[in-house]
Amino acid sequence: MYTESIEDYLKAIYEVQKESGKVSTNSISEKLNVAPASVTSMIKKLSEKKLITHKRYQGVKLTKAGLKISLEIIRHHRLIELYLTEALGVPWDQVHEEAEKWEHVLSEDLEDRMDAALGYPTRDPHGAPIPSRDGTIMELDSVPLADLSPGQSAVVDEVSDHDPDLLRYVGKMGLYPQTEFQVLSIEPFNGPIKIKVEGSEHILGPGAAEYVFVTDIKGDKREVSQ
Amino acid sequence: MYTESIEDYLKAIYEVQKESGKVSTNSISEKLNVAPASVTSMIKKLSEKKLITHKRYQGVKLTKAGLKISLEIIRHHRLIELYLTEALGVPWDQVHEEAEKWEHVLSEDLEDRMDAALGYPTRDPHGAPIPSRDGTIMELDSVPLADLSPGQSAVVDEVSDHDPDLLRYVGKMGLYPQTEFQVLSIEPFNGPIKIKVEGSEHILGPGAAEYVFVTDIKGDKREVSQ
DNA sequence: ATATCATTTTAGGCATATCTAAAATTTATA
DNA sequence: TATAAATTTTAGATATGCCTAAAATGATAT
Repeated sequence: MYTESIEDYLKAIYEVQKESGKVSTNSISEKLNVAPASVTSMIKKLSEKKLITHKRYQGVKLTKAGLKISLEIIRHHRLIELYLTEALGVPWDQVHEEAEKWEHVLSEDLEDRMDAALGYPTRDPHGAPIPSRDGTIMELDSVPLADLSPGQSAVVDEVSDHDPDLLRYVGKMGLYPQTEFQVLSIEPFNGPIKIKVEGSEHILGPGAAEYVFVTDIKGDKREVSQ
Repeated sequence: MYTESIEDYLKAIYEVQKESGKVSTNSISEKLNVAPASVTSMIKKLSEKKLITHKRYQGVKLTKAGLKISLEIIRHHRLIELYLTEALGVPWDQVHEEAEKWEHVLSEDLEDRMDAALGYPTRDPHGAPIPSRDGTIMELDSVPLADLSPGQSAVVDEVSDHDPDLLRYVGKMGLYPQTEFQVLSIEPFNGPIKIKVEGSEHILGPGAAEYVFVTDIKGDKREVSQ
């Protein structure tokens, strides 16, 4: 139906929108690793196809049609990721790359079969919600682990899949979705965070803690000691 | 590594070579549904990359390097076909189309995982041999069912996957690979062939019988009655 | 308010892979 | 063997999607 490139742009626009609200030419350029000028010309094409709206020098926004396609691709991506971990044991830091290519050529029939084989799941291996076939998606209200205070405990909701190294790092300490943990201490000046996961203690770099999103927070909120 | 288009050409060249010996510009053009002029320019490119050899106005031939890539893609294709039937129950007439797209983006790691999950298989759902990882392929010596004589029995070795309608037609009478059957009669002038498969009789059109390949032929060879 | 800086767009090119039409060459036929 | 037919190649064009460099526009700071 649409080219792989168009699908990638729509997906990128959705993701940038979710991460930072506004969708600028540059943000798309960075997300997709293409020159800003290339983004401008693709924006023109997507506008003509009524998949996005655009005002010169201001951002872009997905139309209803554009959002639908975007969520279809994200559904493919996340179903594939989950299928690969569940059915073929692919580690969670490798499934993104595989899905990135496969998502564009997955038939609706195969999508349905995978969905059924997995028992109609709602989350991918990183905890991200899988959009439904009809184009709706569950919004998460989780917050970065970095926002917690010492003494609080919480449950991992989602881990960003943008960097395989991060996933391996976080996976080593068992911080998978649905896992409960406790914050023991946070060093000042954005220092490392000491956490307890399933009985054992770990140190989490503050960079990583920005990309681990948590929910079900319990315990008092205190200020970080300065 | 190589473009999807290059992979498609190499695969097509391998298949034409196997089906008819000589590989002409036109035969590739027909196999891939592109204009002959397009084939000529791709032939130039493949020659420069030393994937084929070519003499103007005569055919082309895969080099060792070209053959290797070709067999890699065919291995992907056939492993995918088998995986889809075995693991997800995709009917044998639909797997070809799915594999045709997926084969180009399958990672080596996933290829290995599917191979292991399937128990290192040697045949795809249509009976075609799956090339090994190191680039060797089992050659079949089966003959078209159309060449049999009344009274003979044989075992289905392979069914061409080029036409989903053919696969459904042949599947309806149970003529899957490894299935034994008996030829009851053959009408003259390339007429229909009456066969017995697992106790029930079926009529097979001569067009279809060209694309069902059989082995283990038993019984006397007689001329077709005129 | 204006100069500077950042962002976005325009202009012009390039690579890939396709096409049609016409020319070159080979093969088949009268 | 000469001519017709089929095959293959060349020439030139098109669409997609990317690039760099330069111009236009918008945002920021003095």
